[in-house]
Amino acid sequence: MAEYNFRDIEKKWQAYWAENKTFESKVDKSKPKFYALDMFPYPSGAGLHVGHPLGYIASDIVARFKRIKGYNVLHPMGFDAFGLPAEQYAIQTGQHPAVTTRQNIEKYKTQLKNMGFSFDWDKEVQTCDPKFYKWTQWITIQLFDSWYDKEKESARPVSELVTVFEQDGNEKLKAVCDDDTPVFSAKEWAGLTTGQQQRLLLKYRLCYLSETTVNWCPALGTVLSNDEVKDGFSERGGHPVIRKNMSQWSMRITAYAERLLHGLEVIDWPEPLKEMQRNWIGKSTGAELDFATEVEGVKIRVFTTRIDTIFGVTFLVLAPESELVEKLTTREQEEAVRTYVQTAQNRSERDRMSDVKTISGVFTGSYAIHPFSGEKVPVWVADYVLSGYGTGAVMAVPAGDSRDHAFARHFDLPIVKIIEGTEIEHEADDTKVGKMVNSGFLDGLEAMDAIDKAVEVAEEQAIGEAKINFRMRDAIFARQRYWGEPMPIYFKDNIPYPLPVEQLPLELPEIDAYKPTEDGEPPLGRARDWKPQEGSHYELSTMPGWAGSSWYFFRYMDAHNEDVLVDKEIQEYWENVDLYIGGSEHATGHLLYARFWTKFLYDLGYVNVDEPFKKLVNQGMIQGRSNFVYRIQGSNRFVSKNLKDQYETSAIHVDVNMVDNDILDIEKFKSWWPDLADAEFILEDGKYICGSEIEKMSKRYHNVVNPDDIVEKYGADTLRLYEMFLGPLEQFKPWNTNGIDGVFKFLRKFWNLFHDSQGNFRVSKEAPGKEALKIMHQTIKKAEEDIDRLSFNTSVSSFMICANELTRLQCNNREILENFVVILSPYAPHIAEELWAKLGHEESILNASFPSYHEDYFKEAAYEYPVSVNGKMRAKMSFALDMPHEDIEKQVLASEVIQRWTEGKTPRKVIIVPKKIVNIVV
RNA sequence: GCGGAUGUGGCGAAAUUGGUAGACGCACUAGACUUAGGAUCUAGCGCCGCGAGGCAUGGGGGUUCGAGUCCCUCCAUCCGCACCA
Repeated sequence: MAEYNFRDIEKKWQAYWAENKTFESKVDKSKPKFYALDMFPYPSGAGLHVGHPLGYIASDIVARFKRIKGYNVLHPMGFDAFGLPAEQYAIQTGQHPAVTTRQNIEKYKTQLKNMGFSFDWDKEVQTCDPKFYKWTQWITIQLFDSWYDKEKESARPVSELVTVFEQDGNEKLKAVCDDDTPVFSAKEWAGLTTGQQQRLLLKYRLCYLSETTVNWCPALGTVLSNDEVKDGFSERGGHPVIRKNMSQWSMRITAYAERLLHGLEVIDWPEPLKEMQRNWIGKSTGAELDFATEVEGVKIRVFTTRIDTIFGVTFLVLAPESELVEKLTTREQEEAVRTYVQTAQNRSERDRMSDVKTISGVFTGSYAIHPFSGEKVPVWVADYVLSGYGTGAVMAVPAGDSRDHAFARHFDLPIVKIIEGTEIEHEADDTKVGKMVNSGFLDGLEAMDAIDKAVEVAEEQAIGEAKINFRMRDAIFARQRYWGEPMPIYFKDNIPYPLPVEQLPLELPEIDAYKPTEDGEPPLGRARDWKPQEGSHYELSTMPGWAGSSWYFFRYMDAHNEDVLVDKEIQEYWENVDLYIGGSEHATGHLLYARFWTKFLYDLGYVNVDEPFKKLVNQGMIQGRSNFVYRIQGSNRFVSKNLKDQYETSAIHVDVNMVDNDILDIEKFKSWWPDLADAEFILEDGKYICGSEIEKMSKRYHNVVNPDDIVEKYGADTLRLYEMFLGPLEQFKPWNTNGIDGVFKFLRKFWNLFHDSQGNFRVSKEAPGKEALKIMHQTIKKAEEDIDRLSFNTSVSSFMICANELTRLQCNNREILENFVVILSPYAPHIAEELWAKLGHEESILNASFPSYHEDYFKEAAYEYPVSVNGKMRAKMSFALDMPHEDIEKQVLASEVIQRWTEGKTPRKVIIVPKKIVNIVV
C-alpha cells in the first residue's frame, strides 16, 4: 500500500523548485507587488533550532498565499554575517572568521532548504561579502558627507554647508550639531585653517568623530552602543561595562529623533514595540531657564518639564560631571565637593544603577538667584542628576518631584507648597491638577495654564525658552574589532577624510591574529602595509553589527547591482517591506537604525520611501523544555523525580533527545558520557521520570531540538503545519512535540482523500454533494481571512475539519480536492505540489490561483436562531432568511415551547438581532 | 517606581462587531477490528448532580435583555524602561 511518503515527495519538489527557479522574482509592473521579509539570521555554529523557522514559516505562508492571489512576491533570505561569536572563535582557534562563517552559512542554507521555503536564493545577501559591504561603506560616506538642516528637516550635503559658512557663518544656521559648537561669522570661517574648518565640520556631519563618554567593555575590548548594554553588562557575553572617555565615531541619529517618533504613527507595528521606541527616543517637552549665581558671569541653565512649579524651587542640583561644579564651589566646600565628584566618577555604570535608592550629594557652598522671586537658593551637586540629559542641572522642586522631595528631606532643605490642596509633607505630588499658590504671578492659575504663562514670562525676560529634549543619544558607530566592515575613512594630519567612492570596497586586510595589538590598538592595527598612501592611515575600527542590517532590505531588490546600492526604478517598484517578521528584541536596535538609515537615504533621494517596514510582526520565541536527572550527591546513582526528596540530590540537565514524555531512555543515557556507563537508577513504576523546566533553547541546557530531526521523522510539511498549529504566532511558547501526531495524521488523511486503499491516485468527476460544497467553501473563506489576520493556527484547525468532513462524506470530487490542495499549499507546499501534479497540472502550484468562495454554498435557506428568555438560552427556532421582524416575533410568541419558558407571561420586549439571536424579556 | 502585555478544561488553544464558551488537536476513558499494536475506526471527555438542572473564562463590583469580550477595582505572571528633571 502506497502510504504518504513525505521523504521522496519533499526531496523531489525541493529539487524541482531549485532547478526551475520557481521562486525567482522580477519586476513585473502588470502585477501588484508584495515584499515579505524575515529578519535575516546570524549564522551561529550551532545551526538552526526549531524556534528559528517559526517566523520564516509564517512569512513563507504569506508569500506563497500572495503569489496564488496574483501578487508578484519578493521573498528573499540572507545572512547577517559579521559579529562577535565568529571573532571570539577566531581568537581562540586562529581560524579565519570568514571560513567559519562560510561553513555556518552553508549549514543554515541546507537546513532552510529542507523546510521548503520559497526564498529566491538568487537574491541572497551576506553582510560580510565585500560586494555587499561596499555599499554599507558607501552609505557611511554619504552620512559623513551630510549634515542635518533643521529648517528643511532633511539631510543635505556638507558641500552646501560649506557654502553657508562662507556666506553667513553659522550664526543664523538651524542645524543639528554638537553642543559645544562655537558661533562664528563668515569672516571668522574664512580665517580658519583647513584643519580647523574640518574639525568644525565634524560637529555637523551625520557620521562624525568626537570625544565622548562611551560604554567600554574591557572583556570584549570594544565600545558598545546603548542598546548593546543591559543593566551595566554587555548584551553578548554578559561582561561588565564601564564608562570611558574616548574619541569615537558616532551616527547623529538624534537629528532624526522627531521624525523617528512621528513615523511610528503611519506604520503598522505592534503597539508595545512602538511604545518601546517612543520610550527610547524619550521626547519631553519643557523649558530651559537660566539661574544667575553669586559668581560673576556664571549662570546655571536648567531643563524642566514643570516650569509651572518654578516658585517651589528651593535648591538647584548639578551633575557631578558638570563643568559648573568647579566654578561654583566655594573654598570651604572644595574638599567635600572634590571627594564627592571623584567618587561619583569612579563608580561604574553598574554600581551607579544598583544604587539608585541611596541619596547622596554635597553643597557647593554657593547660591543661585531665583529668576522671579530673587531669593537665594543653594546649589548642590548630586549624582541623581545625569550629565548626559538636558543641561546637566536641575531646579529642584521638592513639592512636585519625588527625588527632589527625598533629597530635601535627607538634607533638611525646605519644601514649599505650590499647588493648592496637595499634601506634600511626606511625599511629592506630581499631578498637574489644582490652582497655583505661593507662586507670585502664577497664583490662581491652573497648573497646566501656569506652564504656558511661566514660559511666556521667561521668554519675555529673556531668561528662558520652551525646549524639547530627547533621551536618545547618538549611536556609537565603531568597534575595536576585526570581523566587521572597515570604516571607509582615512586620516591625514589627524583629519579624517572619506575614501573616494571608486576605491570601495575597502576590504578587510589579512592579519596574523584577531586580538588587539600590543599597544592596545584594534586588531586592524596588525595589518601590514595597509594604508591609502604614505603619510596617511586608515581608521582602525570597524563598524558595529547593526551597520549592514540597517539597509539590507533594499539590497535584496537588486542584489547584484555593481553601480548603485539599488536601482532606482527597481526600488520604486518594490518600495519597502510589506510584511516584516522577527523578534521584538530588536526594538531599540536594528529596527530603529534601519528606520534612521532609510530616512537618510530618502532625504538624499536614493530611495522613495522613508519607512522601511510597513507592517511588522513579532513572532514569539519558542522556548526549550529542559529535562533533569537527579544524581544522589557523591555517588553515581540517579533517583527518579518523585522519589528525589528522600535523598540529597543535585539536578543535572540531561539531553532532551534521550527523554520521551519525561521518561528517560536509560540505555541512551548510559552511553552519553563514559562515566555514566555503570550508573545505577532508582526507578518509580519501573520508569525513570525526569524533572522539567521551561528555559531558553540553548546548547548549554541540552534542550535544543533540531528541526532536521523533525523533518526526518515527520517531514517538512508536518513541521510547518505543527509550528503554526502550536498557537498564535506572537506568543512565546515552549516547544513540545506531543501534539505533532495529530498534524501528521491530518496530512495522511488528506493524502488518503486522493488515494484508494491500494494507494492508487483517484478522484471522481461526480458532482459534489451540498455538504461537501458547504465545507469546502467555508474552508476557503476561513483560510483567506485567517491569513489576512495572520491567524495561522486557526487555519490549520479548519483544514483538519475540512479533511475530516470530506473523509466522512467519502467525497473525492476532483474540483473540491483541487481547491483544497491550493488553499493548503502555502502551509504544506510539498504534498500540495505532488497532488497538484497528480491532478494533471504541469506547472508548479504557485501558478495556481487561490479559489474564490461563494457564501451561497454554505448559506442555509433558513437561519436557526437561538432564542433566549431573559438572557438565558432556551431553544432554537428556524426562520426564513428574509423573514421580517414582525413575523419572527409573531412566530416566536406563538410557540408553545416559548410560552412555557415565559410561564405564559406577556413579554415586555422582544429583541431580534438579525442573523444572531432572538431574546425575549419578560 | 513607570509603561506594556497576558490570565479560558489535565495540556496547546478557539470564540473576527457584546449573542448557544471550550471549535480543532493532544492526553485520557470505553468499545470495535486485530496474533499483536505506539495502526485504524466509533463514542465519551469543564465542574457538581442519577436526573431535571445548577455552577463555570484569575478575584470582586458595574453597564446590558445578554459580558471571556465593554467600564472600575484588586491579584498573579511575563516583558520593556528605570534617578530622563
